[in-house]
Amino acid sequence: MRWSQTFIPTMKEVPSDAEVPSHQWMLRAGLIRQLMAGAYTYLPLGLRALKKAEAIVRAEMDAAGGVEIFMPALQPIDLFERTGRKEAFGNVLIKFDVKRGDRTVHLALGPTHEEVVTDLISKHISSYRQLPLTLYQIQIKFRNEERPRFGVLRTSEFLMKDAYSFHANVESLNDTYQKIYKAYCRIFARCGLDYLPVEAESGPIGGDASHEFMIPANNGEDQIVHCKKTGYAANLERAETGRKTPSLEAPANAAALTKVSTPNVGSIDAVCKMLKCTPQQMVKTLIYVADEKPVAVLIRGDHEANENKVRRALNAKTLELADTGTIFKVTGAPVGFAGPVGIKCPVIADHDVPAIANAITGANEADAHLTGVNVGRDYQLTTTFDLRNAAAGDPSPRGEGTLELVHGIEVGHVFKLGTKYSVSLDATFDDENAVRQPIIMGCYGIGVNRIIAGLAETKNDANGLIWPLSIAPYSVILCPLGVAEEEVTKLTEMLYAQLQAAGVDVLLDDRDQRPGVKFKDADLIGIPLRIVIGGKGLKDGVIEAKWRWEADARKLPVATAVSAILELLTARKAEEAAKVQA
RNA sequence: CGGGAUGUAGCUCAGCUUGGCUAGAGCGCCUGGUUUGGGACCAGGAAGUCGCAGGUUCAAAUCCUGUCAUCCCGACCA
Repeated sequence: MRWSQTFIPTMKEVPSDAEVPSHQWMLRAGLIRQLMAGAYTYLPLGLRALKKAEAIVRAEMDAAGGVEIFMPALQPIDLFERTGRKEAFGNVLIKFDVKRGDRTVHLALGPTHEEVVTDLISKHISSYRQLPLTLYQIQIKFRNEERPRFGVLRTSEFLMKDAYSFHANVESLNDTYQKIYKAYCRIFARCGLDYLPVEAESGPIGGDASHEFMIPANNGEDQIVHCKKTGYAANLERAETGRKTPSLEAPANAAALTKVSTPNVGSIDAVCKMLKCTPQQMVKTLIYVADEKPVAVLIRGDHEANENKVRRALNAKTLELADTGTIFKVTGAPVGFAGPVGIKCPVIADHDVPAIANAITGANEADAHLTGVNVGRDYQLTTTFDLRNAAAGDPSPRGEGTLELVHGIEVGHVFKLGTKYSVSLDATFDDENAVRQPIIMGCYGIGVNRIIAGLAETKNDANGLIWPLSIAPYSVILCPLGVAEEEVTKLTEMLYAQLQAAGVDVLLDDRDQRPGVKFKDADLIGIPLRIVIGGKGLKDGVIEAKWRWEADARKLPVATAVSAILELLTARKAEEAAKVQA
């Protein structure tokens, strides 16, 4: 492609409403333009990169046994009512009515396709002999994001590869899950991403295992807990800590239990201010209702309760914060004055709570707190649990090493769904004994736009983007210096034709621009291999080849330039491929 | 949905506090010339409903009210 004949609007300055690097670079390099919040046009360079990512995803999904289909973005709302997800999605689901004759049809734009694919399968799979089956598609998804942000990292419509697997038994599901997990590793490695698979919370939709594929990046929306020593990685909701139950005896030098008046001071911050203490000295007493029974959960004042952990510790199906009536019933006080001493419900505590000597808690009495509260004397615990979000510095659950917190961009998710959708949409099969069973499902998503944005976010330098060869919109950029000189033009055209004939994606910067402009733009758009054809080199019979990530160019004799360029590309491809595990 | 910020030329921004000439600059763009190995220089030129609507005023980019849009923090995110 000739630069003058395509559309690459590069920008010298940073657009004022782009904050994160990926957004800034993608705009400046002419990959995308914004239409409105959360909706972007892909320009030629951006689209080419996106298509390359899409091709890698497709190739690896095919290799993993997936079969590609294409489902409608337009979906009947009825399907979401049957699975209860009209409610669950709420405002995120884009719904609208259309008139057809005298009828009104209720539609939604697909935020994902579990319903559609399960409906499809329910009509055509009836025997275990037809299973397993893995279907996938690459489709635009629509979600009414409450707050689109970070350029193309969080948008209201996005390109997603979503796959769904169908099984007669859990072993088969596990087998496919592993295959796709490995395919994902290959996909992200081939795309040149530094990725991290992390254990993820399977959430209330059911299922027993889930991994997210994250790109560590400062601007990532997700928090990942990672232990470099043991390799443990999990998202914040899921991450366990290696903390253990401490001594549950009162310390020897325990201070006296004292009631202090704290009128209208119900929050941790306010109490700290009034009593001149730190949140670390306080015990937060949260009243939950677990399976309809009240329970008090003790957490150190500066920590956050993790409701999934609380629910698991209690072995409860449902868990929600108690209403004020329940709180008054068990504490005898309004919200903000609960404490473990004398409370009228079961109490569970996080590991860090008993270690607080002379703690400060609510007094279970309006406008009063207790100081000098100590476990074993003022309240009793038989054990403690991991009930809070992991924090940097916690011991790893794998027995050695220390946890650190990093931010990440979620690019992929694999998930064992179980039978949630097959049950609600009646997708069943006959097993070997002619017994009807719900089909067991898995689902697997990849945000294709996020592959591109993730690369833009993490692979750049002060001058612009640095694409891996596998995703780069063009592999080679030809920069003739002095397009008016016949010798330069002739050689350039020859290289252009021969490289194209050899199947190389070549961009020819045929603009009549000064060298500085061409170099700056070439760096900005991040094409891996830059070939400079200029009078300086031609005098010595050479052209110059420079990788985007290298400082210095190598000289190639004109006579063998084409084969030398092809060799460079081949060698680089092999280098990139070596990073992908078989 | 709560909190904060911004809207002036294609891009980045000044002007607004304290209303007052024809609304400015840099980059980009067009014309001509000189240049040509890391975003050149000279001369000339085109380009703006000052987000939109209403109000105050002799007079509004500037003050007031409303509204729309975008960005950031938080809540939310199968």
